Amino acid sequence: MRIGEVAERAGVSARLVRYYEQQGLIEPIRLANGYREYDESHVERVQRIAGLVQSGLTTKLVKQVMGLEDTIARDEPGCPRSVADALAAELVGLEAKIACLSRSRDTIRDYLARSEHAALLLEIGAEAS
Amino acid sequence: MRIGEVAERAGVSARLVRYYEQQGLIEPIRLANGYREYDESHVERVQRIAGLVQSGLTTKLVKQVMGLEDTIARDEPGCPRSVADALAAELVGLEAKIACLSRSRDTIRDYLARSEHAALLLEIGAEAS
DNA sequence: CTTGACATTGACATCAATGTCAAAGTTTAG
DNA sequence: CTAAACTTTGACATTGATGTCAATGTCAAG
Repeated sequence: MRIGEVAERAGVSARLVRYYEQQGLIEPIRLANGYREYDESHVERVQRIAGLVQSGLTTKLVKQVMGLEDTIARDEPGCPRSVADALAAELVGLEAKIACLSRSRDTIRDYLARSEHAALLLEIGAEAS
Repeated sequence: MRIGEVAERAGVSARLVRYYEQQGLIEPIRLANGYREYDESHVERVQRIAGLVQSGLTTKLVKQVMGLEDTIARDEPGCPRSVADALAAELVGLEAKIACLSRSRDTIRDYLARSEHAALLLEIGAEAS
């Protein structure tokens, strides 16, 4: 599929898809006419990138994390200590973000639950956690 | 305490503390000399604000969320349907961010666990989740 | 062939979060 | 009293993520 479709299905603008590519986060193949060609996996990937970026990771970091995923998928070997240290630091950062967001989520959920609009929680899937 | 101390203890720059104030996220009292004066609770609040901002919330959203917390703390009454809808939407957004970050966290954790630097996970507190 | 929808690249604009610098007042240590 | 360290306000710079626009090429339908 072409950029318009992948963008729409991933819920972002085509501009952003090109930007992600420019940042080295995604690599479509190029047709003879210069058009970018994507497949299903790219849609998922764009969604994932957008999600992480919206969660406060820079595209640079996203690249690292997703590079890891790819590495794992290919079951490749170890990394130098320095890289491991950086990843450990990143892990700590992620945990902090998650904790922070979780707290806000709980706050909002509690608030709605106590309000006269508690039914809203059922409409959206409110799995406890 | 003054801005320098609160900033240092919260791990951000004084500039940022002033910015948060400008965005209506925090309200120190003013001394006769014009200096801002903060207390312990402000340190916590600044940390919380910074955490949310780093997690991808805009200062505007942070304001809403923290406003809610304050409201709950004072055990105040309900809100109009429109507000509840907005909050429900925000809740969904938060869940998405959390899921996205959690996945990345797991990726990194798994990777490190399999690497020859698994010991790093013990150094940082790696609570399973 | 022509028209309309979509792509391409590249430049420029914008917005939020921050940094940085400057000029001027305040506090504190010596 | 004085110098160093801190604060204030305000302006300007920067960076990252996006939007938007323009000029041009491509493709598919009529």
